[in-house]
Amino acid sequence: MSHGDALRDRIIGTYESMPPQLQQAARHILEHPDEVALVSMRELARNAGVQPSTMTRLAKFLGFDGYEDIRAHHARAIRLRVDGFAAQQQRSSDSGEGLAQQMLYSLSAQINRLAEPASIARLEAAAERLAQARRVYVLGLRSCHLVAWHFHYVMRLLGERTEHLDGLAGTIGDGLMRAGAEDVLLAISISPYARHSLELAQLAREKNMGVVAITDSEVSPLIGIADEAILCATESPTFFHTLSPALAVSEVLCGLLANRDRAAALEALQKADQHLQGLNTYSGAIPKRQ
Amino acid sequence: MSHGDALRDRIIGTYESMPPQLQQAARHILEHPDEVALVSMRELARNAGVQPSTMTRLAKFLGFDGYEDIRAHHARAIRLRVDGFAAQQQRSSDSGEGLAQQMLYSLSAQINRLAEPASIARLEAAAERLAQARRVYVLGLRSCHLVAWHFHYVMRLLGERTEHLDGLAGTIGDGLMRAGAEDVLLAISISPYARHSLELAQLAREKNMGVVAITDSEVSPLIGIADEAILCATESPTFFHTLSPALAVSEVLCGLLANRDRAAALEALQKADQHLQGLNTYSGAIPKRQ
DNA sequence: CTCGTATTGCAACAATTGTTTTATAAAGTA
DNA sequence: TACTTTATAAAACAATTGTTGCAATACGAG
Repeated sequence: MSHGDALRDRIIGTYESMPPQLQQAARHILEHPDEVALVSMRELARNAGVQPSTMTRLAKFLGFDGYEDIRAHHARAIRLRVDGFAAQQQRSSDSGEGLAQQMLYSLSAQINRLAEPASIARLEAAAERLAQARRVYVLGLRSCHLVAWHFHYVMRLLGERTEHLDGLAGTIGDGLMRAGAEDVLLAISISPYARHSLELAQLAREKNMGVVAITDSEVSPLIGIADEAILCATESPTFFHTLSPALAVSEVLCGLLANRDRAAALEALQKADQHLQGLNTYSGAIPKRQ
Repeated sequence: MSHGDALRDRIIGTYESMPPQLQQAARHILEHPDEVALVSMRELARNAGVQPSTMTRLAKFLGFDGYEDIRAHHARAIRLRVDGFAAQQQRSSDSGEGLAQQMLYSLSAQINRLAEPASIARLEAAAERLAQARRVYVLGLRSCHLVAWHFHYVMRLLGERTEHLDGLAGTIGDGLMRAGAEDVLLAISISPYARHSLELAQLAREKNMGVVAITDSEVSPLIGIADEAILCATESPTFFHTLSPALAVSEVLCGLLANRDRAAALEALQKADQHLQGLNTYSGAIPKRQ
């Protein structure tokens, strides 16, 4: 029960009742579990000092259809170790899980991966760069609009430093008219990259503005332009890309920025609250209809 | 980059000068480094959406003899990671983790919790209700705007059944003018609940429309109104609420809806793709400025 | 437009894969 | 001892692998 590894336990449990050659093969697998997924069966057999057929026989002895099941098991172990955290979840009935479950597990893992040190460092560097800017122009087109909107909405609650290039009525980029070297463009774009986004980012660069990017790959066109870039996963078991990790990035950036001066943030939020309350914006229950 | 990964840097460095197919292959390898050693080249190519020969060509482009060199490199990376496991052990325990890490761990857990059976059941019920509607009106104000926008954006790629009540220029609710009992309102609202959202939901109810809600609590005012409701966490270690779980819910709903008729979805997406391509919407690299 | 080049998809290729079969050897039983 | 059962090795097998050559296509320079 030490590893929660069913196959491993099965091998150990039945080891005594195996013929000598199977024992030798089984022992080798126990002692080099990672090799199983990394080399061919024939090579593994050679390293174990047994015949290739012995590996197949071992698989059948353990109740599998063939060697492929053993390899798949060890490959999965490696992949899980990469996620590190996915081990927390009992992915019990494997392929039996529905699409919804699959999507949510995947999302959870993708966001968890954003917490890796390398990623955290990038987040903090980006926050630093944004904090220093006089103004922050936020750009996110098409699917990325929601991320840009979120960032702008939250930062507006904190102050006036942010401007959203939403491109309403074809005004995209008008906001950059008075932008300069002291300002920063926060550009959000994932594959397929909206041409306008790239053009505007390039324009910002030419104006000597700072550029911070939220994008999806080390080879995204934004990487070459940006001073700081944050990478987020976008893959999904559906037809679409996922934007949840990108939104999480935006939320973290907002959190980090607000955290730099907690007192000021708190005050700004109270002011915003007061304002909205004056407008009777919120309600705790279904209002009576007039 | 501090990865100390020569091959990775090589790919990134030469990426720009690769032909499109090679880029696609290279990109897939960058984003799924572990898969390289765990699956066959043909399968990797399939997952990357390229021909098998492209992988060989990529290897030669990078100066190797063949694909085997690429695989060997990634296999070595995995083996190293297994050994150097102890060195990486620095996680958790130290409660000194920064705000960013805290936020991301929390988010990951919140989304993971959405995958619980009770939650999944609600998601599927909601998707079912939405699928049956003649039209779906999407409503999300203030912070929830991004979720509504996402749902509408994605569903619009699939068809014309969705309408977004964005309230631009004070037109909130105008869209419901011709809505009736065969239609459904998808209302997204979290505490503090926007008064307008609740009013509109109530109006929809009075018009005998169906109501599906994405909200944050069993005691949300929307619960009494909605036929189906999905609950998502919103707590965050920051000053703000988080919307990532709500966005995840929207993504799952879109995924489930698209999944009901995969063929139709695929066709619709291809049509959308074609349309956007005709408009030259996307670009793979920084366009030359005129 | 036309040509020359570069890129791509396709199909054939030998090599290698995991498996199965067959024959031999060993071990156990009466 | 002879005979059955079990375990192993070797060889044959179809399937799949990574690679290559070639024809079709897209692309850019003139």
